[in-house]
This record gives sequence, structure tokens and C-alpha cells, in this order.
Amino acid sequence: MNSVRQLRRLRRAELPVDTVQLARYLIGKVLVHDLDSHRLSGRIVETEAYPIGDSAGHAFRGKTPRNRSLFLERGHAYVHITYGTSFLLNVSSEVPGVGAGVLLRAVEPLDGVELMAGSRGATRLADLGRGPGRLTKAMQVDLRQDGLDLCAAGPLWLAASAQVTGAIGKSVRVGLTRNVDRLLRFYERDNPRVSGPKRLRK
DNA sequence: TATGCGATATTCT
DNA sequence: GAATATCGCATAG
Repeated sequence: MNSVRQLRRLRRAELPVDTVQLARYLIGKVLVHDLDSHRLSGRIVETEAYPIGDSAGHAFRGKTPRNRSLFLERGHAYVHITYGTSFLLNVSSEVPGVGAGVLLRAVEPLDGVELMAGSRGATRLADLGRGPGRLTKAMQVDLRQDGLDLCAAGPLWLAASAQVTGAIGKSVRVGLTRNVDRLLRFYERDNPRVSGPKRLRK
């Protein structure tokens, strides 16, 4: 049943060249990770933009060994560790040499739900991909995926879904201390798979 | 429901 | 030494 899901690989030319537009564009798209014998996929329901010159963004102070993937052409994966414990997945969003990206904060699991649940222990099913750290754990994304081209014929890629996307809401970003006032978080409204407090899901 | 804390890689002061 | 784009568990109300 899952194998008949209609997924169409996104071409780089389809991705907006602007970070904020890309963040909004990715809502309702699908993240796919092809493993040896299984497919993991999830519908993206929450993102945050970290545009050029954003003091809350990792690229703000220039290129380092950790954040170099943010400076790749749009559509590449930037994976990093935060708080020493959680992996976070971003999509680079500008032209080569410019550091900016879109953080993927939540997915609604589609293919491979049993596998995700298995690797997640007793976590509630509804929380599998709810939150940036949980998203990477469910999708089995870690530092090995850092720098991958999500628009190439690789194991990790972006797809368009036949499913209709609901109304898109906009809010402040979550968990920041700098540049907190800008409305750079996008999410599908009233979707319970979106992370954060309830007031930030409406 | 809300708040606090430990784990701990990388960068900055 | 301190801060950070987090999570999961503990405890309290």
C-alpha cells in the first residue's frame, strides 16, 4: 500500500532561490530516505528560515568546518549536532558561497512508520517526527548525510506529494535568544504533528 | 500542564 | 568557562 504512494522527485530548478520562500515552499513536500531494503518518508509540516545576515543562524559568523554545508548551492543537506545530543537537518537555500538554510522541524511519517517506531522505543506514535531532533532520529539522518545533494540521485531526497496542503501559518521561531521577533517559522495549521506549544500551531 | 535538569559537540568569550 | 536552532525524564501543582 505504501509503495503506491505518488512521489515526484523535486528538481533544483523548482526550489525558490530565497530562504524565506523556500521555507514556506517546503511545507507539504516530502522528505524521503531510501535505506537498503526499506523506504522512510515523511510529509514536512513545520520549517524555520535562517536567512542571510540572521544573527540566530549558524552561518552568521562565517564558514567553519561544522557549518560549511550551509554554503552549498540550494537543496543540499546541512546536518549538525545541538546540545551535544540531537541531530538537526537543514536544507541549504541560497547560491553557492552564501550561507543560509531552512531547518526542518517536524514531519508527518508516511512510509516506514514501523521502522521509525522500532528505533524510537516507547515514544508515542504521534510524536515520531514532531520536533527537529526527533525528525532526524525517525528518518535515520545523522552526520553521514551532511552535505548530501537532496536534488541528486541519492538516498536522501525531496519530493512533491499528491496530497493537498492545508492552510499555512506563520509565527516566531522556537528556542532562540537572538533575533527572536521575526516571523520565520512556517507550519501547516492545526496539524497535531507540528511541534511547540498549541498557540503556535493555530 | 508546567518547569527544571542532565547529557554533551562545537563555537565563542 | 558559557552558550546553544533539543529531548526525555522527573517532579510539582
